[in-house]
Amino acid sequence: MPRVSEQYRQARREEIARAALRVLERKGVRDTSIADIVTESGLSTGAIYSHFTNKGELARYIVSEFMLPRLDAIAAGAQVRTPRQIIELMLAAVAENGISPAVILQFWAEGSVPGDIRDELLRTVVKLRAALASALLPWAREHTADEDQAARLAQARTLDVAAVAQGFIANEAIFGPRDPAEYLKAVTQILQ
Amino acid sequence: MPRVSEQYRQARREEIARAALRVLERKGVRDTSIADIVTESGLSTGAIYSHFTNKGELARYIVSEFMLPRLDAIAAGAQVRTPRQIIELMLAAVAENGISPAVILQFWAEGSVPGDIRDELLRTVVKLRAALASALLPWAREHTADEDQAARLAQARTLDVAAVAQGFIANEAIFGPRDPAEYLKAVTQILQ
DNA sequence: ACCTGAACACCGTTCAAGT
DNA sequence: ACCTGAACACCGTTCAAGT
Repeated sequence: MPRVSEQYRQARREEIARAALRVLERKGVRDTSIADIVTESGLSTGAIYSHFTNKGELARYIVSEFMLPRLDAIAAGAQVRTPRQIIELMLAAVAENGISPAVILQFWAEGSVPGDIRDELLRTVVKLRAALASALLPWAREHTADEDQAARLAQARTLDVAAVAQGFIANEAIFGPRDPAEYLKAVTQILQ
Repeated sequence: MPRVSEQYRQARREEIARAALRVLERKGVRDTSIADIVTESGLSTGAIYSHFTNKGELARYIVSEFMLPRLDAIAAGAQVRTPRQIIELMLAAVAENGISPAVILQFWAEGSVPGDIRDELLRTVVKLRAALASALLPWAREHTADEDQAARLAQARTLDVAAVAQGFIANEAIFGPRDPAEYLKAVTQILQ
């Protein structure tokens, strides 16, 4: 039985994860050691291992808690928003969540090889797509005959919204910061 | 002085790199050890270290030799091609070069943190942008007043061509294979 | 010069002992 | 129960010795 409250445990886990994120921003996923996180957090090796079973579980926690941008602005309301407007809101959410494109890209890379991190990333991605699909639904209803078709259209378009956001993040990670509005304008023109 | 020919050394380096790539496709960058490459190549640890100073140099060699898609089809000729057509050719080149989107994404991740791999990736990217810029030039000339403006427009658009290709690759790495034509059509529609 | 493979250093993980 | 930190296992790298 836990001697400390669940709230204490949660706070401790988040404290460790935030220390880890600070190191990740400085050194990258590959070069961040448990020793670095020990130093940054001020705790001991054993303390970290008493809150996360291993480095992978800490990574999964970071994915589940910090890699999904705040989607409140997207999810809220039943107003009709075009896919383009949803993309704009999503890029704004990415910019606001405080994690650099470089670290996001590194977690995608971890998630592109089979394993626990990939499983966690896919779970996170399912949540993201669900949020996007419900945001796209009012628009989809205006372009389809019945509710079933609308749901399918909205779900299909979430992949494309994600692709445009992924292009922006990968582009920023390699080539440096870029204005989201300028990016969208340039990519729209180029695809004509 | 080398006892064997430069040609032999080159062949040996490529042999090692191709063995490494086979392991990378199976296990990913993070989980590929020198021991794996030793087994896959049939050589010894020392043999690999006599051709590459360390794991990082092997990674840099792979980036410089295998990460740039064959751009012959793009570079050849002086015909006018729209950015859209260049993107189509580039996605075809990516599909043909035999390296999975997952492994490409993992090398981008390595290259998004400061270090030797990033330097090598940026050098490769400079070559890619030069090839794209020259391919875009005929089109750019038709949209500008003088040669100087045309060169600047072509160079600027290379970033956008890259972003669309990056979106495709990152999308495939996370969500699975996708038809390039369908992707371009969907993304074009969604951005209207 | 190219290659072998044992030895070394470092990092993730475990675990006996402390509070 | 939570935490400490030394001990262990594994992987990248080195290097003395072989051809």
